[in-house]
Amino acid sequence: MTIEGKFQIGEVADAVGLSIRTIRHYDELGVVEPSGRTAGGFRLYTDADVARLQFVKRLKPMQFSLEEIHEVLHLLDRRAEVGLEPSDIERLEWFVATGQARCDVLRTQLAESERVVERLRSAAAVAS
Amino acid sequence: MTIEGKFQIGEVADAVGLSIRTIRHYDELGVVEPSGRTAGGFRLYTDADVARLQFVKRLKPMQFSLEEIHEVLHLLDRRAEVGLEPSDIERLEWFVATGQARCDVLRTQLAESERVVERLRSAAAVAS
DNA sequence: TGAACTCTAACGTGGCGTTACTGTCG
DNA sequence: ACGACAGTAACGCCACGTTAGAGTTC
Repeated sequence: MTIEGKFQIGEVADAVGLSIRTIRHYDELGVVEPSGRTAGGFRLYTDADVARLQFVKRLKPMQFSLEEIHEVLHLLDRRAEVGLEPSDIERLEWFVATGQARCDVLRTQLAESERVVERLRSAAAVAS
Repeated sequence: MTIEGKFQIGEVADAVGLSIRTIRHYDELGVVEPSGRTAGGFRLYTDADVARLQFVKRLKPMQFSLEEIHEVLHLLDRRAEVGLEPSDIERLEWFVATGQARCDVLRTQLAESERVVERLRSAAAVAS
């Protein structure tokens, strides 16, 4: 890190496991913007920014679009700042329900994938 | 079904759970081609074709590209027809190893997704 | 005959990967 | 000062979604 708990994009990419391009893309869309920049224009990320990126990374496997993920982050921010209105809570509950459904899909896909791998394994084994 | 065990694309789409567009796309790429056509040009799929489509659908969650999936189908076909050469077996083993790794990723993603859903659930609950 | 289904062709989209070239940091 | 790292801009790519308009099937 360069200055007082600020990380530049390469370190963040290694830490979180996202490509530099991806992190820049999230900035362009406003999903996760760096808290600051150096005088020369280098992006500077705080620990909180890194946590946001990690959160985005974990929402991706559930098939949420970046726009939806952006919305979730907004909702959580607003909850901490001014509190949630009924419509916000409804929206959050939609995310919970949808997320649950996507987890079920993931479970099914995992089970099927394991069976497919077994099938491929036996195809490779019997033939040798 | 129209004629003797031949299905047209809409029925296949419903049965397999893929969109008509997706099935046509697989045809365009040569990944799964229909066994026949009507005189007017309608695609006709056999049970074997449907099974191939189902197989493709199950390989997708493992992040294989359509080109790679195409290759797997070719390998399994060749195994049944003329048998596999050593290089084919090596390639199949790569698919097995990679598939295994992708299963591990899926397992991790599932666990993380469940934790994320819990976090969202409590955010929606405490606020209400 | 007509309603439902299918066809091809072609452009649009999301989420980045990949140059290409310039500028910044330690 | 120099090598590693970062910046923007813009085009490329995959796997389809989405019209649009014409033809086919039962």
